[in-house]
Amino acid sequence: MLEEPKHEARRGLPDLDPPPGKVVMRFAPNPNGPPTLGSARGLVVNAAYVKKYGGRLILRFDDTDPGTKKPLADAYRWYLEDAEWLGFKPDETIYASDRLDRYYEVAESLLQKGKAYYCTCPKDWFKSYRDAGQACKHRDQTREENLQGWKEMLAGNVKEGEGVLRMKTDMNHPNPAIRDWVAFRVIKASHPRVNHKYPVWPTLDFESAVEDHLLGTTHILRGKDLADSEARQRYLYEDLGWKYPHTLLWGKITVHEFGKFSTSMLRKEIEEGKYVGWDDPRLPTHRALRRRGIQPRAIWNFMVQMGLGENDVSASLENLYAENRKLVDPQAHRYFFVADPVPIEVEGLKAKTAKVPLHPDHPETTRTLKTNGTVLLAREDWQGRKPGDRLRLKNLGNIEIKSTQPPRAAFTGEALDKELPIVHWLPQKENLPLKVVTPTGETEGRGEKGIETEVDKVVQFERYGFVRIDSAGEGGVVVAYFTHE
RNA sequence: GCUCCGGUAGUGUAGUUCGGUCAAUCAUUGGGGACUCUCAAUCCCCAGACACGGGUUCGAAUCCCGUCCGGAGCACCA
Repeated sequence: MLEEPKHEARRGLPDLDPPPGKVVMRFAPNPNGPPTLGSARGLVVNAAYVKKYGGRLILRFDDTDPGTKKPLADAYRWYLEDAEWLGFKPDETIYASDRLDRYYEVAESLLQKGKAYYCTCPKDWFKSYRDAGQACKHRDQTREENLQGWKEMLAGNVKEGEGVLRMKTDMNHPNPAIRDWVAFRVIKASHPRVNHKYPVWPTLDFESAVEDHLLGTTHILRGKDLADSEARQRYLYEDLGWKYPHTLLWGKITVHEFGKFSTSMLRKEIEEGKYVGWDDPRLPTHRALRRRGIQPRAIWNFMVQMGLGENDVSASLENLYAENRKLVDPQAHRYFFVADPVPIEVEGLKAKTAKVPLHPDHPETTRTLKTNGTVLLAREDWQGRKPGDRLRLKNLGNIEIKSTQPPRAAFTGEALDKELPIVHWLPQKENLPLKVVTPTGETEGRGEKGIETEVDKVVQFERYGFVRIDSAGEGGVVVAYFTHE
């Protein structure tokens, strides 16, 4: 008799409720810096739902503030590339900065309906009205006055900070964040895509609200920090008779190893030269992770595992590494890398050829190592040994240490003795200079010949860890980026 | 201060909608063992959690109240 499993644990992401037919979802970053692990969540979760239910997937650049959140020309491309890398294949890519005219139209119809107004209150002043739940004098202006102000804004006659278009919501709303929020403001800074063409830009709440409707978005996935947006935007939807999409929120994600970071902070530090670039292995950017040999599928699995909770999560990269190891271990070729090598003269070790499997699961495919009398051992493996100690040189034979001062040993035979500690090694003659770059520094050493053919592949340095071979050639040095153990 | 969220093992989760089948799932991590010419992988075993207090109930992780803790918003940022 078969035992029924007691619990059927749900796998992956929760079902959408109510169960939709086809969905339309979007990921909407502001390209003001490189995509990071944080963006990956949005990319993956949206893509995963569209994959599950079918429908349309949209990548939308919410690049509506050339002032304080100035978009970075390169970042558009980075998002496009990284989205695809992660498996987010957009059916459509939208640039908010291309669509200002549409937003202006909506603004105008709101103005016509008396649902928005032109306000010239200084922002501190307005804040005190808002906190007190009172309307400022502009709220009751006539339609003509509002339209006139709006026209002045568009004509470029209003200075930054001297006039905005406000949504008319409810000055007594219990949540002050909802009261008469700003829909458009004057920003004269140049925009990387449209330069100085537009003096008036919508706020995220406005732009995003309009786009979600225009694009037919069925489900919005957003961070908890944008939780109030729905309440704000619903006023606009009601004014225009639109139907608000379903929303799902997720909490803040912090990764232990990276701590708190923001795109703008990263961007600043990269520009300051604190990091070598946006793919510096210390950074939480996709490009850095990719360079380190993290597979996109590992990030995908990591994010799906995390689910969609509204509680804040503090994840460990260990979990990402575990996912990546599952992907990489079955196919990564094995090589010997000797960090900080010590040459050991081995008496009685004639010219020998060791055949070593490229992968333990496929012993038929081998690489070869040719020895002369001297082998290289990692300092870590050599240190602390005494004369008389015996070691197994993996896939080659056994040695007995004769002296540590001049490092010397004697070859004692090929027969495998399982009692001996196994170490990896390299022939002194045939090897390559090699450098491993890790998030905490660089390790120099020598690597097996053949590694130079694995550029861009993830390999495992036996008893050391997985690395991605970054480059080979220039200066004869092979550069590897450490992935994880 | 005001308005919202949320708190299940070290970490991430399942279960909470419709209380019992939960002496609480899965993964990761840690410990032990097997296997292995890698400190990888694989296999087996073990460890570890319902924030706290009260209430409702025959019965509460699940419902109610309170407390504590954490987070977010209250920008002419996204």
